[in-house]
Amino acid sequence: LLELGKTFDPKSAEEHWFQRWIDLGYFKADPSRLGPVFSIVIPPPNVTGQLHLGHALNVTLHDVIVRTRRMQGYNTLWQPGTDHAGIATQNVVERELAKEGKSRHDLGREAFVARVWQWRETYGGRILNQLRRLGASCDWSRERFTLDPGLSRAVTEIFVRLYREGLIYRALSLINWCPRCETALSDLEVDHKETPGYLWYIRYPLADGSGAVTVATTRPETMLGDTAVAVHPDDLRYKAMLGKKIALPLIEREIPIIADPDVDPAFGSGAVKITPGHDFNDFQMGRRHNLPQISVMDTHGRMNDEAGPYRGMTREDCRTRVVEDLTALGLLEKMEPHQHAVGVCSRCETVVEPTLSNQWFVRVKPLAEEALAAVRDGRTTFHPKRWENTYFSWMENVYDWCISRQLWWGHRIPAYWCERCGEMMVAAERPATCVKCGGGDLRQEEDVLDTWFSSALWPFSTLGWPAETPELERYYPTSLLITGFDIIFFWVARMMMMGLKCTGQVPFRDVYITPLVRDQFGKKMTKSRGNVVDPLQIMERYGTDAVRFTLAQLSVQGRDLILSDDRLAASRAFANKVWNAARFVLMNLEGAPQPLPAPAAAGLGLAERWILASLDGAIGEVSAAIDRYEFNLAALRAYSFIWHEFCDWYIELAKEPLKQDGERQAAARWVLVRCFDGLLRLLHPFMPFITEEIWQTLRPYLDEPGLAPHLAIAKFPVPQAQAVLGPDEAAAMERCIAATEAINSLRSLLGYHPGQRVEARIKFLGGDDAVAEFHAEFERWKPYAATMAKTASLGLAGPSDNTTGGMVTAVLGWCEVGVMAPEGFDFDRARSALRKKLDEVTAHHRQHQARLDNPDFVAKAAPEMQEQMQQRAQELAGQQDLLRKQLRLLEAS
RNA sequence: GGACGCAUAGCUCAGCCCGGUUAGAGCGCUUGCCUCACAUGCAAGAGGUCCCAGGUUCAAGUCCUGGUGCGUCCACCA
Repeated sequence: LLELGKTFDPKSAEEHWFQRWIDLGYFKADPSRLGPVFSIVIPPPNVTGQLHLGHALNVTLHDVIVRTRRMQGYNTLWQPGTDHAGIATQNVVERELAKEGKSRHDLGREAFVARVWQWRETYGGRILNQLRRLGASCDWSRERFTLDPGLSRAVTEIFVRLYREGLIYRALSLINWCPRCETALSDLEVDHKETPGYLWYIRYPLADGSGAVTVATTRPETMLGDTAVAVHPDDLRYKAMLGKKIALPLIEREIPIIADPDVDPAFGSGAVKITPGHDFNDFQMGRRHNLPQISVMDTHGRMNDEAGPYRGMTREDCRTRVVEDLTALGLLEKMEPHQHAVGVCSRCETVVEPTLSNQWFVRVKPLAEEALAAVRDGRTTFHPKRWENTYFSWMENVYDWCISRQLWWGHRIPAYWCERCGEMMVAAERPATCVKCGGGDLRQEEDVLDTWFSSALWPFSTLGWPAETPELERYYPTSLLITGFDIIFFWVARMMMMGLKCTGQVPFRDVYITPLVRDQFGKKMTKSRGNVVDPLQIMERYGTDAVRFTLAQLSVQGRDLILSDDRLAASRAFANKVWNAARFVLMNLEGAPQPLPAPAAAGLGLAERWILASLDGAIGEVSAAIDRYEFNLAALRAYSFIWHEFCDWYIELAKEPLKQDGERQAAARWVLVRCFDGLLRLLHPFMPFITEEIWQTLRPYLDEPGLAPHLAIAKFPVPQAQAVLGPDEAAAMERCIAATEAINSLRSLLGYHPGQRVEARIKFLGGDDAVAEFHAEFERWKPYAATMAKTASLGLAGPSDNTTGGMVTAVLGWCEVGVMAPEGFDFDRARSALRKKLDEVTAHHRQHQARLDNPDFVAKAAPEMQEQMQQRAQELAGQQDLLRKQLRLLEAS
C-alpha cells in the first residue's frame, strides 16, 4: 500500500516526476498519430536568458493548455528551443573577453564566433533547464536553436526568395545606428526617452551679406552637415530670401534656402536647418529637393573629415565646441530649455545616431497587407481581442525593415561580391564563380541578419520548412501562440507576414496575449528598479505547483498581474489542503479491494449523488474556461470545488458511512476515489507534481479500461452525460446547506463551544400542501445537517408549534431555524442580532415594494420579472413579520 | 501629438460582453476552537456612496457621454 507522508515535499516530487515523464517519452509528439492536433511553439527565450516571472507566467499558461489538450487526447506538440539573440549574446561574450583584456577584433571573426558557440554550449541550456523546473511539458527531444543548420537553411532560403521577388533590397539609406554596438538597428530597437535639452537659435548669415536667417535646432553639432535651410513657402518673413544662399558658419560652405510645406512656421524661428545625413525628417526633405547628404560622423559617433576642424571629437564634445564657437562669433542668438524624445539603443541605452549607410531592407508593405487581412477575416484571432487594434495600427503604418546588422553572431547574409568585377550575387549556396565575369574570387557579405528575421520563421522553420516534413504537414499552422504584448510588433506581426509569405497559411490560429507581471506595488519589474523577483526563489519557498497555480489564477485577460506573497501562500495552503484530503481518502481505503467495485446506483445516497454532480459541474466549467483561455476562472473554479464542495462538505459527510461496514462504506469509498480522481485530473494541468504524486497512490483503486500508468497522460475528465442528481435533490441539498449554516451561525451567536452538541429545530414555512413533501425531504438530509451543525437533536416544528420556547431563531426564506439557548445566556445579544437582521430585511423589502408601486414598472417590465419581484417582496414581508414577532417574544422573556 | 487600459471591501482581484436575487473570492482583521485529513486548519463575524458628474432605461456596479486619477504603448517636427 502506497502511503503519503504527513506533508508534501515539493522538491523531491518535482525532480522525480519530471524525470519519469521524460524517460517515458510522454511529451513526445508523433506526427503519424491520428486524431485532432494541438500544436504550439514556445517563444524561444534568448540563450543568454535567465528565468524571470514573465517566462514563468508564459510557460505556466503554455503548460496548462498543453497538458489539458494532451490529456484530452489531442496529438500534441509543444515545440521548445532558444533564440541566438544576436546583439545580446555577442555583448555577453564581448564582456567576457573584455575581462581578459581582449576585444572581438583581437580574435577575428572566425575565432570569435567559435568562442560564442563555446559559450552557448556551456551556458545556453540554462534557461531551458529553468523552464523544465517549472514542469514545462515540451517535446524536449525536438529542441531547436535559431542558428541550427536546419533553421539557418530556412533563413537563407527565404532571404534568397524575397530578394529575387524584390522584397529584399540593399540600399544606401538613413538608418538608426548605435555607435556603441556599432551596428544598424531597426526602428523597433530604438526606444524614445524624454530628455531635457535646449533649443539653440543660430544665426546663419546670407552669402551676399544682405542679412541672416535664424534657425532653431536641438542638435547644433549637426550643422556641420547642413545642406540647406528650409522655410514654409507662404512664410512672408522669408519669402524674399528664397533662392538665396547661406554661408554656413564654422565650415565654409554655401547652402540654399528652400521652401517646403512641411516646415512649421510657428515652431522656433520658422526656419529649419536641413541635415539629410543625420535626421530622418531632413533626409526625406533632402530627397524631395535633391540635396546632397553629408555624413559628419564615423561609426563610433566621432566627427569625421567632413567636420573639418572638429574632426576626431565625440558628438558631445563637438556640440559644446560648436556652441562656444558660435557664441564667440556672435551667431548664437539664444537658447531655450526644450524637452524632447531622444532615440536610444534598446540594448545599451546609447543615443542612436541617424546615419547614412548601406544596409539590407525588407519591403514590408506588401507582406503586411496579407497579414492584416488574415486577422481582419479571422484566420487568426487575438485574445483579448483589443490587441488586434495594436497589431492593426502598427501594420498599417510600417516602414521598410532594416534587417542587416554589423555583428558577427548571427545568420550571415547570403550575398557575394566578385572581387574582380564587383558584381553582387545573392544565392543559397556560395557560387563557385562570378556569374558575370567568371572570376573565382568571391567575398561574402560581412553583415548578419536581425535576430528577429529568424524568429519570424520559428513556427515553421522548427518543423523542417522548406522541406515538406510530416511535422510541417501535421502541426502547421499551429493552434495557438502565447506571448506578451511587448513583442506583438517584433515577433507576432513578423511571424504573420513570413508565415503567410512562406507557407500561404497563418502561423497560428489564436494569439493569447499574457498580462504583464508587476511587483506588489504595481510597478513593472525591471533590472534598474531592482524589483525583479526570481521565480526560482519563490519556487523554492512555495513549491512549483503553488507558483504555477498562483500565476494561472491571476491571469486575467486584459489586466496586469500583481504577484504577492499572500497569494502564493494561499496557493501553498491549497496544495496542502489537497494533500491532506488525499491522506484522508487513503487512510479510509485500508483493506479496500483494488480496484474498487462500482456500487449500484441505488446504493448512492443524496450526498454521494450531489458531490458527483458537483464534480461534473466543475469539470464542465473548468474545461470551458480553459477553452476560452480564461485561466483565472478555470483555476478558481477548480479551487472552490475542491475546497468548498469536496473537502468542506463531502469529506465530512463521508465520515459516518466510512465507519460502517458494508454497502454504505463501499459506496462512500468509491465516491471519494472517483471524485478525487476527477479533481486530480482537473487540477493536473495547473499543479502537475502534487497531483501525479497523489494519483499514483490512488491509481490501484481505479477501475478504468486502459487506465494510463501516469496522470500526465491520463484522460482529462468529461462530465457524465446522464444527470445523477434530479433538480429536486439539488434543491434539497441547497436547503440542507442553508439550514446548516443558519444553525452554525446561531451556535456562534449563542456562544457554544465548537464541539458542543445543541438542540435545534426547523419549522417549514411553505404552504400546508407542501409540508408532507418537505418532511420526506428533510428525513433525507437531516443526518447531514445534524453532522455538520453538531446537533444533539434536530427536529421539525409543526405549523402551529412555537419554535421560540427558550430558543433563538433565524429566518430563511423557506423556514425558521431555532437553536436552544444555553443557560444564563444574555438575550441582549440575540436581540441586537435580530434587530440588525430586521433592519436589513426591511430595507430590502422597501426597495422591492417601491419598485412594485412604480406604475412604469408595472406597465413596462417583463411579466416574469414582475412576478419574480412580487414573490420576493412577499417573502421579505413574511420574514419581516416573523422577525418582529420573535423580537417581541424575546423582549417579553 | 495620437491611441489604449484600469478605477468594486484595508490589500490583491472576480462580476460588466448579454442591465433585474440582499455585489462575491483570497489574504488581512475580530471572536471562539489543537473537533480523530489538514492550525498551511475549522466555525462565526465585521468591513463596500461599486472614482466623480451627466445621460439612456420601468430598472445601471453593469450600457452611453464627459471629467478626474493611475498605468501603458505608439510618434522622424527641428
